[in-house]
Amino acid sequence: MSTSVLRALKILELLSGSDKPLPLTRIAEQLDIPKSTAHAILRALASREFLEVTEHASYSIGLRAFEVGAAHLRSNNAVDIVIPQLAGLTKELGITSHYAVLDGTDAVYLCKQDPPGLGIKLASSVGARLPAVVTAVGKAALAWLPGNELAAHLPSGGEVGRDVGIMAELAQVRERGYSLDDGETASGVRCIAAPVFSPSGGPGAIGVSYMLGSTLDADAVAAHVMNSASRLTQLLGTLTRKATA
Amino acid sequence: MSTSVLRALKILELLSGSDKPLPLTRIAEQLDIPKSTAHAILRALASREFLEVTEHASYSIGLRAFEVGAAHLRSNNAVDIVIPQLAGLTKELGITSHYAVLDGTDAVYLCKQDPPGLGIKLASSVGARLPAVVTAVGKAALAWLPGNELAAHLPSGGEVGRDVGIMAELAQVRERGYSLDDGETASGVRCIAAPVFSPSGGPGAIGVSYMLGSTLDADAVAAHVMNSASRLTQLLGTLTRKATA
DNA sequence: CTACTGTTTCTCTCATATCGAACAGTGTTC
DNA sequence: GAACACTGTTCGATATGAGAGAAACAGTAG
Repeated sequence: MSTSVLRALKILELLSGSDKPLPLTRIAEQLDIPKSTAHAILRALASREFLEVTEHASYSIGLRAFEVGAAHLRSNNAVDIVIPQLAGLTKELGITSHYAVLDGTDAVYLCKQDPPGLGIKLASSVGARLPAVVTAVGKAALAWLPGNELAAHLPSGGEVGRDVGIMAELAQVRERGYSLDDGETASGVRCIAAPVFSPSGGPGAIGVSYMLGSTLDADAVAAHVMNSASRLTQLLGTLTRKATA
Repeated sequence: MSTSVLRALKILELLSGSDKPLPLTRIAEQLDIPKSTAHAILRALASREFLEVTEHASYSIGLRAFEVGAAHLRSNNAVDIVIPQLAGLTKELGITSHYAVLDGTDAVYLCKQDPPGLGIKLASSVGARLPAVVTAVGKAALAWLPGNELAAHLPSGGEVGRDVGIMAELAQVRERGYSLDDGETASGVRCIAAPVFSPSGGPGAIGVSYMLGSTLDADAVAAHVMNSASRLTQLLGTLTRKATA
């Protein structure tokens, strides 16, 4: 059913995961699509500017795809509330903050706020997808999930062996109120996150990142993050109460 | 050729332009697609999370579409250079700055920087598409286009009558080095923009926005913007020189 | 309860997208 | 400089997916 549409989407996903533009042949072999079929789909995608054709007939994600994707943030009414909160966190602490939601076993970063000081910004993490269990925001979102939903968001799918360590860590996160990531994702950078409960959207979390060896006190930072997260949950609650009223 | 793929893309475009989620019937009639076919395509899009299904079986842009769209910024190496420059502008002037590129007759906003002070952020303009001739960034990008390319980026497509006023304004923009928008797009807000020339990417511009009636002097602001824009052009030049070397 | 709007699922027919193979550019290698 | 390997493109025959209508189903309003 609807194979060509699914193939077009797979092409978009493949190209979004690749940091370099890919030529037709590479795309066709990666996805097991005959070259001629891939060619037709690529032409359709490029004609609508969902793909861009680079100098050497390679394809990368186009402007229209960006435009369409940006509409997701607009439709997600939560983000409008989240951004000011992140800005507040970043201003108070002087470090980068971000907001992510859970999608299957991954955490997807929706938005972030950088401190004004930094000369060179890191590669923008917005739109990044990482396994939830290796990120602070992911663990924060996982920790407060009801037990019956949790399995669906763990990579092992409920296997006992691998999950034991994770379950223990999530229990610890629940106990102290925030999650920690000491260089698991990017070595040398610590992330601290706390959960955000949105009645309408899925489970999510906000977090901050800073270099290990900074003078910042982890407990103090965590207090700020937890404070912001709980206020955010509160705001999101009133938001939906208005929408449903 | 490839109708179902094109239809899927049109559905995405339609939903990205709508601020509310749309039900199947509305989508089908808007795009002249038989309901049963639309249903199949929507299922395919939703199964890959390019669309989200809301409470009342309505569809809106999904998380995966956002993720894919964000990849466009990552592939656009210009943005990494632009963001710090915008941050500098916003810090110096204390007002919102943004970067947009020309796409056909429209200007599409790629990124922006908000000043830290503002309590409530305006609806994020990132991903917005506006007619180039009614925006400061659009006019700045248009003004320095070679004559033979300009027609393709004007809505009237080269008709003399309507273009006369625009051509005069673009000449004025070229003369003083920056473009101005006094409430044309949003009443009460002035935008000032200057062109950015990227050897690899298309024509673009950076600009700033602030409320009319502010104490800021337009000439002083324009000087900052033009300064940033020319430095940006310089940086982008060295960037591609490295890439091709 | 009934009428109505909208969604979902069938079915069947016919158009059409898919596929493999052959063609045509481009740069590389010996 | 010629043959080669690598691309992207084109072109028909076939199978697959799209089109159209009807009908079952759910929710809402009269």
